[in-house]
Amino acid sequence: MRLSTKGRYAVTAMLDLTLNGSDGPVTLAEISETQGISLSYLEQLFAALRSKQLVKGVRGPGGGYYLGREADEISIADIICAVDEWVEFTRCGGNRDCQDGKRCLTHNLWDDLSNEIFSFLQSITLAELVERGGLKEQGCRKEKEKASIMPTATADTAAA
Amino acid sequence: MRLSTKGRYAVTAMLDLTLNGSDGPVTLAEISETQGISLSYLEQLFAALRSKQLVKGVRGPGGGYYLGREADEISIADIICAVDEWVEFTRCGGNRDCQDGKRCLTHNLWDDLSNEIFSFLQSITLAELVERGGLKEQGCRKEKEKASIMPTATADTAAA
DNA sequence: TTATAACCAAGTAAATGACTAGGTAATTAT
DNA sequence: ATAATTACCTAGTCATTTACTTGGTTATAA
Repeated sequence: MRLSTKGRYAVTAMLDLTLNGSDGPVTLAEISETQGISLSYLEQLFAALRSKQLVKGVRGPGGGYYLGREADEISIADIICAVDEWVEFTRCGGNRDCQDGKRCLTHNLWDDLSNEIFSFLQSITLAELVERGGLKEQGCRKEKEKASIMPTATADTAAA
Repeated sequence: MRLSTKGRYAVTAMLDLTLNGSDGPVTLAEISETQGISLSYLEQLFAALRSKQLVKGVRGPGGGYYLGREADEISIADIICAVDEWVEFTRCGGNRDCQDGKRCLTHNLWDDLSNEIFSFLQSITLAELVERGGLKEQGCRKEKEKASIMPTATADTAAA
């Protein structure tokens, strides 16, 4: 699993589509301006998203992009995998150079964790994200409320 | 949040420490050979881990590395943040260039998601990972069992 | 028929990833 | 004391990835 700023760009753009796609298609130019992402970079990202049927393009004036399916049918994992490519690491060949099982053991553990992260991201849809996070505290609250949400310093969550 | 192969290297190495640190410190040379990671690269990663007190170095012959605290006190998020640096994106300044609240809205949504991923990774400790994943199916199973778990090629899971 | 948009290809500067080379410093064994 | 072993440190390198630019082509609505 890879999760970089590229994936964030894609998710952000898809969120934009979700929020603004109800009244006609959204142009990349709009997303570019609103989200502060280069137009051509967006085109590249959307080429990947389109190839996975996550968005639908409409050409010509008045055109733009729609979501490829309903917002509750698109998971965050779908989006990230489309642009970031799910890198298949470890896997040490299954048999070759398995150092006393030690290497494979840790690799298996990482695989397990990796799978958990994946299914976690797969369990969150665009629709859900918009429902719980966005609409209640809309707009641009100054700054202080958000700081309390950040988990940076907290050490409370311990339940698996 | 960034989650790359660099973070995987760090987690893998820390897992190695967890599994083998009970009888004396583990040398980077051992980890390098067992896990197939360059020694100098490990040194760089461990410099970061050490600065965050996640590992303790012991110099001289017979030296090596211990975990900095108990395995159930070290979360995956701790490790990844140490080496990958938690990049604080979005946040659009709180006030400036807030495009009708649109940009901030999507950024808030991403922040929420980012926080969830973080607290998810913070909820998993090294000790937990070893307990559930590793010990039951130890060693290097040939290959087929693992394939069924991997979500790479499947397109079935769509339910949230 | 013209403007608007999606589409496409190639190249680029900067950052990152993973590694190499060549050290110094502390500690144990001889 | 001396030598071996290990952590620890700095700098540099090459390939890949990021994010972007330039310069197109197609399709479609006005």
